[in-house]
Amino acid sequence: MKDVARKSGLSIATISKYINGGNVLEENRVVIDKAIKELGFEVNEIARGLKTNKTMTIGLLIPSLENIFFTSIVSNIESILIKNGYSTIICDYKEDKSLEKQKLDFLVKKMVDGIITMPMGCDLEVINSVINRNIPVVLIDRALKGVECDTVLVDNLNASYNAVEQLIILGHKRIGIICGPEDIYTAQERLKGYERVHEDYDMTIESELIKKGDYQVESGYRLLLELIEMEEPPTAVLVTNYEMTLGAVMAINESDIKVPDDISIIGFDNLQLAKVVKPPLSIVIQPVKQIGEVAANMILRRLKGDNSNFPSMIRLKTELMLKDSIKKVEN
Amino acid sequence: MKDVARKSGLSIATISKYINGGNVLEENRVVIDKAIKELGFEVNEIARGLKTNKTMTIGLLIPSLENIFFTSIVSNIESILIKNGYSTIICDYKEDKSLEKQKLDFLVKKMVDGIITMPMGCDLEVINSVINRNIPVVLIDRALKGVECDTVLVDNLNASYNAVEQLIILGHKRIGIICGPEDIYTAQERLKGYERVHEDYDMTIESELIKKGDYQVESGYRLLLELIEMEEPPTAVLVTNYEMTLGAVMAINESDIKVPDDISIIGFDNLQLAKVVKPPLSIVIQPVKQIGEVAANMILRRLKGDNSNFPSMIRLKTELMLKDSIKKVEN
DNA sequence: TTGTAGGCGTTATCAA
DNA sequence: TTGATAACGCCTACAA
Repeated sequence: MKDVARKSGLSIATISKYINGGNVLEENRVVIDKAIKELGFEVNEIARGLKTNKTMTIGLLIPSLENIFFTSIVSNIESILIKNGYSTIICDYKEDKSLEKQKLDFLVKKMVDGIITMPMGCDLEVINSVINRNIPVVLIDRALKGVECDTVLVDNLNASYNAVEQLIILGHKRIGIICGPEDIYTAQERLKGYERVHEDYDMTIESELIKKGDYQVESGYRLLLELIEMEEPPTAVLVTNYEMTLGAVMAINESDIKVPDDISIIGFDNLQLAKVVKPPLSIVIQPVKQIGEVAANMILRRLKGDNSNFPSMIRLKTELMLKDSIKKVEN
Repeated sequence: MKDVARKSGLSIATISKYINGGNVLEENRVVIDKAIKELGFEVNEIARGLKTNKTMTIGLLIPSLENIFFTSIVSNIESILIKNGYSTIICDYKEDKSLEKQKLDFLVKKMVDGIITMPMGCDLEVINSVINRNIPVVLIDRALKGVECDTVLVDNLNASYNAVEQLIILGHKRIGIICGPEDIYTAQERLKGYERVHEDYDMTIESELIKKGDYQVESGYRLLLELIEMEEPPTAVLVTNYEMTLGAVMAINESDIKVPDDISIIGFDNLQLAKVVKPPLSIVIQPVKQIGEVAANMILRRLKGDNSNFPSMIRLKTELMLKDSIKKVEN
């Protein structure tokens, strides 16, 4: 900038002002533009950050970088933020609570202007300490009780409710579910949906039809086998995330069981998977793109100082795509 | 820091020196430590960066955040770098060459201390301009001719060579391959391995057995179907990345074809997938973890000013895991 | 060992 | 509209 000032015969202050959208005489504008171009000048964001106390950087924290559902969301968020001049520091905490805390501290230390995170749980203190520093935080996918901040969720409860309801409508009486870990928010909600629809239709829940997995491929595989090997196996199953759906499909493929004749199945998340499987898989589709959009725009709003209806909790609807993997039950 | 100075009755310079490992009197050390602790002082990396011209940030650029192979590598790199005090700015370019250039510029503008990238190709200029600014660059997964910089590769050629060789040893004469896009470095190499082993074993290559996919699930699915629907189908197939392997497995599952009786198959990349499939899938395993480690350590070395054997090209070996998905051909 | 002073590249205030 | 000047928080000669 000093060079630009010298070359254009103006002061540093004037250059700075012009760069930040201030007015200069038309003739000066021309000179400055010329100098900037010839010198290839670009503002030093570091120095600017020192002065403005803004880094134009948003921290993104997810449970794992090795899960496509998470990284897809991150990808969308990043696209939007970068268009608005923000860069991102993306971290994962490898599904480890203590690492989650560390990474959060790390982001704070990096002076990020805001944080979007998928929390694993419990540690309200850490998140609250971030919020108390006046750093805008947006929670996605998982809510946290006892924390006052904006949250973008998927309506997990109704997602599984609707899926199971469809099965019920088709006449299924014994419906299995492969759940995620009990301490994960989304897993709790999805199970709740399963339970509630049973209540609403006045059906008793057989606890042996509820299988608790860990959101990983193997558990989907193993638990689906467990279900079909039961004395009285379910006639339909809901698998509640992508990885486990993948495992479940594999399990079915290698058994003698036919979908949907022997068992109806509804999976989760991955449209691509659903298309490649035969028969095409019915799935619950989460609005991955929308989650990212809403979260990114939310934090952009807060960053601009717009604190209207804070804290806001947005619940996005899932879509239920029904294909040939489910079928009416024959009596 | 000013506060720490005041509280401890010493000068800012002394505090700074102490923080950066300088010597102070034992009694002062105690006072300073106490002040730091009580004030919860942490150095402002931004301000420090302004002075030192270092941001302690490494840029990571990958083709897509929605591909688990890429993000796994990134995850490993990030773990190592963060342990060494570096943070990362992770970007993807959504497999788009013009975006790749933009993101690279973006990282430079963010004053990253170094860049690790998986280049898509062609644009030597951009990368060279980065290198010319004396920013250490490490290329991973894909090499770039005409660029002088450290590169961490997988020995793709021998990966497919060895896989196909095993099939040949088992007596297969007609071996199909499902390749990736022609303009992707790894795809070229993997095809070369296929071709070379044919030459070495004096086998002619039937061009109709070479299917060009796009590294996406659908193409694996479609092309495998094409292969088995040929008049004279291959007795074995090599599928050259994870996504396409997934597709291929799905295709096989829904056809009447039995593995390995009707066709032998070797896939790529995903150990988990291989385990879940029945019969267990033979696969080429890329050293995902190692790639990240080597790349991270490489750039850390350069960052320390160690320029020994620059530019170095490291080629990591893949592992061939043979399972029941391949079988001796019966004559 | 400690402190003074200048500077890193910006922005912001206040006169001119 | 422009410019001199101080300040952001830190580092680094150099002097004490």
